[in-house]
Amino acid sequence: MDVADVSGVPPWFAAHLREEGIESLYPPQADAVEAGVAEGNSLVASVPTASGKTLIAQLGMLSAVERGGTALYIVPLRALASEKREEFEAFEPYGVSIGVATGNYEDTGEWLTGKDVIVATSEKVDSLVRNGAPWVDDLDCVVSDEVHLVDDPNRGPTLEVTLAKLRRINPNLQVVALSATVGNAGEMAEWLDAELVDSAWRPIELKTGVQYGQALHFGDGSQRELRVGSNEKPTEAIVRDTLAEDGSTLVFVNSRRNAEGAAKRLANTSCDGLDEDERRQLTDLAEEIRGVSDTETSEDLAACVEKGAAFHHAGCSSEHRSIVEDAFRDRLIKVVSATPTLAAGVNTPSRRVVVRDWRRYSGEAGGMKPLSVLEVHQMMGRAGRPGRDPYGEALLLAKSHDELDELLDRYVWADPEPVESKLAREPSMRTHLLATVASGFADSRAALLNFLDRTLYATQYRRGAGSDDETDTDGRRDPRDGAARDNLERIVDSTLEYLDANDFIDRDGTIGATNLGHTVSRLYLDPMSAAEVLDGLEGASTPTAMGLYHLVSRTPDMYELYLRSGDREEYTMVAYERESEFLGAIPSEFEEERFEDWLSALKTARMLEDWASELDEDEIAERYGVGPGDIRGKVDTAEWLLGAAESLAGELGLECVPTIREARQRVKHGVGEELIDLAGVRGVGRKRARRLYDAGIETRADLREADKAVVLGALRGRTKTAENVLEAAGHPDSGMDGVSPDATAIPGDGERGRAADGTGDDQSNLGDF
DNA sequence: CTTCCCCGGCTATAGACAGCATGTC
DNA sequence: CTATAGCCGGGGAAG
Repeated sequence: MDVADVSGVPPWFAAHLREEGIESLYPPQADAVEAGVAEGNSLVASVPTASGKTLIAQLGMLSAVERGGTALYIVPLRALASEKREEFEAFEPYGVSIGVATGNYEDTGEWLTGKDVIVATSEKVDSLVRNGAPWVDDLDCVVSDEVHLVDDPNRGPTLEVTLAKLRRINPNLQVVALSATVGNAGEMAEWLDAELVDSAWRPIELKTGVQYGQALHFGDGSQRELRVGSNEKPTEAIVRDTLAEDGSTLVFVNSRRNAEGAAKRLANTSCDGLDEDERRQLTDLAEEIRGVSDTETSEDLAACVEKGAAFHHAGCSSEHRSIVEDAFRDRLIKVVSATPTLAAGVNTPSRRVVVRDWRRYSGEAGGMKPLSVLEVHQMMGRAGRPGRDPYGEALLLAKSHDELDELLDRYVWADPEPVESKLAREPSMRTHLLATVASGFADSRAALLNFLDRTLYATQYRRGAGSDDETDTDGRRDPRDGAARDNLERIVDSTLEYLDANDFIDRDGTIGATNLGHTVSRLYLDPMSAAEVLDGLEGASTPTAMGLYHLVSRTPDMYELYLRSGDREEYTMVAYERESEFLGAIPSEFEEERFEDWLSALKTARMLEDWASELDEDEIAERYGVGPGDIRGKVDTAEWLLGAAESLAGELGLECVPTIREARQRVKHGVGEELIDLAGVRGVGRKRARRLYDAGIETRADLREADKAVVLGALRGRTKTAENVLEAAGHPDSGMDGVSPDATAIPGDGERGRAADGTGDDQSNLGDF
């Protein structure tokens, strides 16, 4: 089908696509048009990665815009939000305005009003619905990207409920759900009252297979030889082999340590074929990586990158990750070993993909658990760069003949599992029932159950226990589906009980949220977190920072640090030493599990305390065995939760509000109490604030009236920086012409860390990304 | 006596959204 | 219930 033959989309669209080199639609795209995406019909597109899903979404969104409507594009990750924004900004010259909403990224609800296309994470959309953002009532088209993630136990229910709410608010809403190939696309379509495009078609052929010994066994029955040297690991042989064809390799492994280890080893393979120019660029890149952070992780990554390899996992900072992603996409980096971060994240196609580990440790299962077919297919789907490679290759590795057969059966020839709603679980019910009541979607038990009827869970229980003929789509419940529905009702009842007991809802006659409940819902807190915080704050007039850090760290909204061997003893001691600081009782040591959790929270809290005591990033990383990305993540979450705690305390008129605020400021900037004022100045972070303070400039007011020579000295002679800082502080004359640094103000360089090397990056960049 | 290598035993284990109010080098 | 890589220390063989 030719792009010009699509009716409903703006007239410029076909020409625009042609400029991009797109003449005709891919088969699944043509199917989507047949199904009426461009005419406002809802659609579930279950197609492989890189087979043109985005264009299907654009057909829906732009035709909605053409009809004078607005569209919302829901993504699962912040990083994808910016990727999509960049893609859609290509439409701005044609008068289509784009807005983005994620937790950290610009834009208030108001600001988005009037945008034609809005990109947001599912949680942000949920939050905006809860807060009554005006444009939410006025949507014509919603795209849900990676909709198979409704299967995720933590975040899936949010997506499910959010889609249900949006459809309820906008009865004629067009839903375009983009999914990986899953086992039950039809069921998803049934849930969303949508047409279905279910296709395995790919623009680039994907050959999947298993390496065993000296051979690659492909799923189509073909074989190829792979020479594996005697001292060589299979992954190295594959990377070498791919490199010989000038291709890149993406290796998926099951732990961070393995990712780093593999990258280190593979660097010796990847550095072989580098030319002069590449070496130079890689050296620059390595320098850039070292500039991001001063940690061991950062140094290790830089060392790999110099040789054309890299690792990628959540312990890397977001800057590290995007540097690696970009350089890999530009084919400068030849091989990346990654944890699943890269499978679901931004687009990083590769000539070859190796799924090295197909089992992953799981605490709950008590051992190694095989990855799901869907997950492995998602990883393998990264193989083949559109427009670059004739085909992509994805390989699993077998160590025995039996394993070869097993892998072919289990993954290569297998269909992905069906996606299954995880809505009927306590933690998500807690959050979503409160939000549903608080934002007025339901005011009774019956209304809640009625609302939940719009979810995938309802579709599945309705069908699940029912007859197999799948014709029961008229909404009437099959009497035989009792078990699942009873289960749902039971969870709804116990959750309402919980919310009532904690004073978040009122059940006199109708069900409504209390003021407290409204606040909790608005703050986007798990009600259990709110209850924990309120409980801890009660009666604590002047809690210590540690007390507050621990309080928010033991909340279910904080992902705790892992206790390693030896930690148990160490933190048990800390617990007794600082007993008086903790808010609420310390669980008994005999309550194994609770005590363990409490200690993990203590470890997290102590990391936050170290951060807020200006301990260097590299020392924190070493002391807690984490990477810069983890530090950043914990600090971020703590800042959010302390903000929420502050709001809750304010709501109840508690006197500890200023104490919480101070703790939050300290975590936010990573500074001691005395630096909070200075660190609030734009351009001044934890490092500079300390230097200025040591030079005698202790407050923002001091800075405003400071001797320029002293400021320049404290900022180690960086003229431009000093000017910016003075200007931000409101100094009457920030010009540094002719000023020379005051020698007594120059900070002693006796501290640890790399010497100033002229890159000027002496701030721990917390404000980024 | 020192150095190197191999082996057994032990340890540790993926990811990442959100409030609010403005801005890092 | 399940695995595996990296690291450490001990012991044996080689130098």
